[in-house]
Amino acid sequence: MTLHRPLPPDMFDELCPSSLLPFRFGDKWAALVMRCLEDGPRRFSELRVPLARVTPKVLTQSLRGLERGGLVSRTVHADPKAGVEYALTPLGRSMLEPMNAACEWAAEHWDELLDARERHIAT
Amino acid sequence: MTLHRPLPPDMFDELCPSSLLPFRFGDKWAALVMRCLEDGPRRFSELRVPLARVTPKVLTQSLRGLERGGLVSRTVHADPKAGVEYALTPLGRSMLEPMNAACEWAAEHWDELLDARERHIAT
DNA sequence: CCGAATCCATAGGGATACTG
DNA sequence: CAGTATCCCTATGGATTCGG
Repeated sequence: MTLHRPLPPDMFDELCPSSLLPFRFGDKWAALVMRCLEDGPRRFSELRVPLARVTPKVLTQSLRGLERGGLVSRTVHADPKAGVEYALTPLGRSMLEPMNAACEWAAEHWDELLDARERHIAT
Repeated sequence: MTLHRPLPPDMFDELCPSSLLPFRFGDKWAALVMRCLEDGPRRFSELRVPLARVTPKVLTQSLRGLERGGLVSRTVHADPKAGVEYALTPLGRSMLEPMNAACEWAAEHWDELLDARERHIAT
């Protein structure tokens, strides 16, 4: 079998770590975190508000992962009062575009997605 | 903090199972499977060729997951010769669009992604 | 305020071998 | 051909507690 266009370098290749795959943006919360940073830099405690369901440890994990991936930057301010600021990098910001497209797709088909799931639970 | 547009119904809500999130398309191999079905229905053994790294058990798992999600259909033909065919549902097909957009994004920024990762390993 | 350290539970993926 | 059946094992997420 052949695919029209090759995937990134080669998604079928072992070398492609699945964590870099465009549709597996990091961990469980990564996408949500990204969206919370959409409007500008945020401090840790600010992120904890909308992400109340995420424990600090897990949130840190997620942020570290995004940092490693070059999608988020972490800056410790000299003034301790300023805290630590997380922000999207240009790369991270560029990722919002396809991500939001995916979001909109999901929003449009939300009921179909839920239907399909319910139906299979019933069966 | 507020987001301009609400996410799907409400991504921050507990009710939103993360498996339905647009950027976490099912399991590790789901996206690859979808792309393999892009050009038309395929049988199990046909899928195993490009997905040679995936064991049959895991491939089955992935297909079942996609089926539950309403993205892929599974049809057992009366004639045993025809085998079992997997195909994208209209819903599944509609998902290829945002997914491919994400793919293209990844392809464009592939080196940046790798760079960021390497840099952090070095450190 | 921003995490780190520890411990735990589970699920997901994988290897291997076997069946209708 | 199209899966099952086991068994294992690590990674991830989560609760809780502690530190700079």
